[in-house]
Amino acid sequence: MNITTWNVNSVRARLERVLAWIDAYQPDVLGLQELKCQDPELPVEAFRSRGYHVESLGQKTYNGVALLSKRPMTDVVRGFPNPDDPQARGISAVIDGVRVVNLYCPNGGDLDSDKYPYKLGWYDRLEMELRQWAGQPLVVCGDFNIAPADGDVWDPKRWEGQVLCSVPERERFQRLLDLGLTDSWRHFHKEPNVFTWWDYRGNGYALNQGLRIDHHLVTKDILARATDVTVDHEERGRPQASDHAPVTLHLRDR
DNA sequence: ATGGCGTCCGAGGGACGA
Repeated sequence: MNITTWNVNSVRARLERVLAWIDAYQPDVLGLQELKCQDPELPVEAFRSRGYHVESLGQKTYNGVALLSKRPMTDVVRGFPNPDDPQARGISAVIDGVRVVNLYCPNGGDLDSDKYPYKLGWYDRLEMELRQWAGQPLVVCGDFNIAPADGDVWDPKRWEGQVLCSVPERERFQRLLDLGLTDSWRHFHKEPNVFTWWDYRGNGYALNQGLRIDHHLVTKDILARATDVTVDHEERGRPQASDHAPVTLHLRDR
């Protein structure tokens, strides 16, 4: 079972690219973030005709997440980790015995904005809510909006203390690992400077000025089934690309 | 560098992203 996470930065603006990528790579599970549309505007038929079940939590203009799965989804949770949050940032389902959580974690704005404490509080709630599933096969994937370490940042000095790299954010990320989860990409790859996001501005992709902020955190039983995690950085270089690349966790069947 | 680029909303520029 292959599980891909991809912040598409508007599913409607990106639909041609998303469908082409699905047709080429056939992920078993695809977690999408930043849909930027409400559920009725989601192009579900295009996904269903390709063999996917679709569960979504849409929102107008901002945020919005969806899970696409070739296998049936059960125990769907919409609105995670804060069920009352007006911002649509989390959806989860059980797929073939694996609890899959798909997240669009808050950006955090600037450190002195009210978006920053919102992000930290959101992570505190996430940690609390994930505890209920940490003892069973669990994959937490998505756009975390945190670069866990300096090796995940193209210019650590320039980014030091900035949002996505600040110490309180990295502490929140570590607390998720402390639940018994593993940063699966880092488990397989020790090299620095592999990124999943590159700024549209300043020719960021061509200069490989990026951050690794899209992750799969997994429990030990999932890690034992994992064979690799891959970043399709070429997708980022295609015309009308999202600023995030798709990232895929590859699992053996049980 | 309160910028660069891209998307949305809605009809002009502001909000937001990371």
